[in-house]
Amino acid sequence: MVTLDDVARLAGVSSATVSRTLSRPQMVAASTREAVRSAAERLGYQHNASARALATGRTMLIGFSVPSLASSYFPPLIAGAQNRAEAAGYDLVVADSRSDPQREASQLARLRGRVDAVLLAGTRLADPHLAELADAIPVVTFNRVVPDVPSVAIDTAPAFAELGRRLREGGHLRVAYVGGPAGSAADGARLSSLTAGFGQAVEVFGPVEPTFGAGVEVADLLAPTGVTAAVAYNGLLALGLMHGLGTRGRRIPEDFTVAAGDDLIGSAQALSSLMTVLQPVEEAGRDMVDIVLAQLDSTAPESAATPRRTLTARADMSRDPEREDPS
Amino acid sequence: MVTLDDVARLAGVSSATVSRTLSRPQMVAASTREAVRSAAERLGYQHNASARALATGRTMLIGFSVPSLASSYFPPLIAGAQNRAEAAGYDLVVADSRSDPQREASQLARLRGRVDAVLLAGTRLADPHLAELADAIPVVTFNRVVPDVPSVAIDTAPAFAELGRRLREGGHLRVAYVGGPAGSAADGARLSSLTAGFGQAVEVFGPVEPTFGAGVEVADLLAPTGVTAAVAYNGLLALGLMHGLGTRGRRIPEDFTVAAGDDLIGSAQALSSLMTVLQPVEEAGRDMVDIVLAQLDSTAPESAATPRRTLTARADMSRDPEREDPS
DNA sequence: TTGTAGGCGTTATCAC
DNA sequence: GTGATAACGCCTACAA
Repeated sequence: MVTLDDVARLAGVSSATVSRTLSRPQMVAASTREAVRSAAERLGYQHNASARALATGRTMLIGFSVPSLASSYFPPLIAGAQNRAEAAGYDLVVADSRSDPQREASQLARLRGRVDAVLLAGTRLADPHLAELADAIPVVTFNRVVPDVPSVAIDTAPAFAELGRRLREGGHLRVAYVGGPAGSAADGARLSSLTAGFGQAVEVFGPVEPTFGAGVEVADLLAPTGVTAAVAYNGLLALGLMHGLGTRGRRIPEDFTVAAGDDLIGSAQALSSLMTVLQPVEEAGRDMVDIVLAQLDSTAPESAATPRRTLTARADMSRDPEREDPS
Repeated sequence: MVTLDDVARLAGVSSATVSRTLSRPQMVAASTREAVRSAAERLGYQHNASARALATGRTMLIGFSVPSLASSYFPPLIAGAQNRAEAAGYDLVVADSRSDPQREASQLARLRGRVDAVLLAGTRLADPHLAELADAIPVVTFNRVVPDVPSVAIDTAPAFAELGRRLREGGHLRVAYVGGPAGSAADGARLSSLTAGFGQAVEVFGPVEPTFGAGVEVADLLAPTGVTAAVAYNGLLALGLMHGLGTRGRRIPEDFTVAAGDDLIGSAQALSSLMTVLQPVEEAGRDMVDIVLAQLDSTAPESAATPRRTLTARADMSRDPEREDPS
């Protein structure tokens, strides 16, 4: 391994000068700067992150805990975060808890001593534990509000309400909601916004797993009921619904209106026949990083100096499907 | 921050003893072990990863570079790797190159000084650069073979060949292949295996983006041609095909047979009407980590001592759809 | 079994 | 503008 000292020796300067040249070039004479740089180049010098971290107290690492990497929801969130983190010189350490609170806790314990900040999505941590973690290290949560912990949320309420309104205006009298995974907080919120917008009770199917297959199954239950529109928790479910309804002879959107709660598999752009709630997931990931960076870079005496930020992004509706009148 | 010394002072021993207690407990008397442990507990001691890394030369970090986190293909690969890495005490640093060779190169340069090993999927790195990287740090590639660099691959050839054979046996005379992204090596291989299995030329549509929407569009091109079966590069495309064909009045699988090149969105379990190539992606991720771990943990004088391993997993066919005779 | 002491590669605080 | 030098927190011979 090539060290600062090796470069220093070759360049005929001290290691302190090399260090300065590499981190704050303007503090160094132009001539020596060049000498040092070419020496570093020749030796193929790579700085040692651990040593730097030990000396500065900064690992330049941000941890991101998610309940699943298999779901299509979290990868874009991670992508957004990674993108922004990289721009700021940070790298992202991902931990997939596979929805196991036990595992999540131990992953976070490990992360604490390893990273400068932690991003939490879909956490199962109890409020007090979360607050405790946030006390030890900067934390930002996603779609989860805990006192004194900054968070980023995507507010789907307006979009689901609008969805309800449009269905009502489209003349639909009976509308179904196909719910997401059991125990999902987002699920309940979406349903109540939809109901509020629709102006009357919505018929609920589920909870079910938010998969294509589940959508196909639910279609069989739905078809005979007389509802003329269905709002699915997410895009895969909606696609499954469409498929299932299609095999039962219903044409979308002529005979039946389908809407999706997210656009993660690109269903929105693809299908003018599908109404879709657009969630700015990647942007949310970026925002999460922005918030921790603000906390991290704050030179102020920390504590109350840096106001804990909380951001809420707004989900929007895609354009109408070509026809959305009920049959 | 609580350090070893703090714990040592409270426990009335030296920091060396604390260090030993925490890393190799059996080297320490039971009584002192307990004393140290309770002291560490009381203080809430968390070891500092940077300091440990500097002292041991091990960061306990593995880098994983992927071209995209948005695609549904790589997250499961990462999940498998993360899972295995965690079990071995390692954490995973992810880098999304967004298919930009430039960005990938700079990410890898950063990673080099930060992690103990690098996993590469869908890399755009030229062979020589890749070899150079592998020379500096343990590297494992996915679906990419470079001399002297260990790799993991999923061999889809047998499955696609079998697919071709089954279609032939099912009586299909004209079969379509809907190709994946332009320039994909996997794409060409799949087509030729399919063709070989089918025993005669397959009609190619594409290349197209492997999305649901693209599948819908291709369905319009496909429907009038007289082919009775279509094999899609991946699951989303296949779903799009089914949808598009469905809206044009074709029933699957009664009127038309559709097959998918992967099962990443759970299409296989969901749809008995869809033939699906099952790819052990998560297992591949695990294998990649296993290989680097073997290289890392090898106490032998490295170089030729640890044989560079290469694994090839085999993709398999899902069960037949309920009916696969052509109409 | 335990303590002492040196070193891991960088940064940062001083003088010069 | 540059060079010693002391941390940073931990690990690990080596000695006791």
